[in-house]
Amino acid sequence: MPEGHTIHRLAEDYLASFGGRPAHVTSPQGKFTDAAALLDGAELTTAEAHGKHLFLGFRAADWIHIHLGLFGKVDFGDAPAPPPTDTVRLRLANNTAFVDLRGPTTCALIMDTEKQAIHDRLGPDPLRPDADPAAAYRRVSRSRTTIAALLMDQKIISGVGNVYRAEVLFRHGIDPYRAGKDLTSTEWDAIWTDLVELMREGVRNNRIDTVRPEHAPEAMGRPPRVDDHGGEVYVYRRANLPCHICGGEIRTADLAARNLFWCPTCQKP
DNA sequence: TCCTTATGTACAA
DNA sequence: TGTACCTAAGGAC
Repeated sequence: MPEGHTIHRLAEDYLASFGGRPAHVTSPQGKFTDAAALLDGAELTTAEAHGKHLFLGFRAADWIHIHLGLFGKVDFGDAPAPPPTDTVRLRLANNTAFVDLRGPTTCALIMDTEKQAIHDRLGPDPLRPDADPAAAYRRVSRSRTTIAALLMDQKIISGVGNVYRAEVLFRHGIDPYRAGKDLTSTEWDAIWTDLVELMREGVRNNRIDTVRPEHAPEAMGRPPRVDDHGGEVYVYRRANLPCHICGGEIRTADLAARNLFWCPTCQKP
């Protein structure tokens, strides 16, 4: 259940457990069997993320392209690997560790040119050093689409998902329904800078926390959040609960088939 | 045991 | 805009 921070963390974790050593590659589920056989015994040489896309590099120009979609999950464990369940699309195993991939939208063997085509259609990723926030702002500032929809558009900015979208708009007091063209470059720069910090922390902690220290549960005298998502947030999945800052009710609505959450008081039009 | 839900995307109409 | 796809957990019954 991934936004960009999850994928960048996975790239680090795959490399830490499997980098520089031959991997036993299998597809117990059977949907990746032929490619797994081609890669079996090869060395994982690099791992890289762009937005929500993960690339595992083998040999010179072979890549496993993984996209988790909404349901995909990756589980690491210590060797010896237990018998895989029948939903394991991809398993890597060596003498010390194994990792199972389940339920991805994409798991495909690709070459350099196909990988490049994916990079080319993705917008700048706040977690990548090569990212150019100005390129994203050029598109945002010309669009009549809402900023809430633009932040989810991977061609414009990659890696942001439904949680970071809701939270970063709250943190900057921006109404999610404002048109992109009405955002100033100052506002965009602030959003971008904030996303870089929030998502880096997300990679470190492997979860999304967005609540500033002064609004944290301890500081406000309220209990920590109990939610399977885990992190401390202002608005995501807090519909009808009181806003941590103004006490008003958090609202929710459908926007492009996703749940949007915001505080109408703190995020004025 | 069934139903709903979820941090996503692609494609058809 | 609607629908299909991939999986697992939690809640309702």
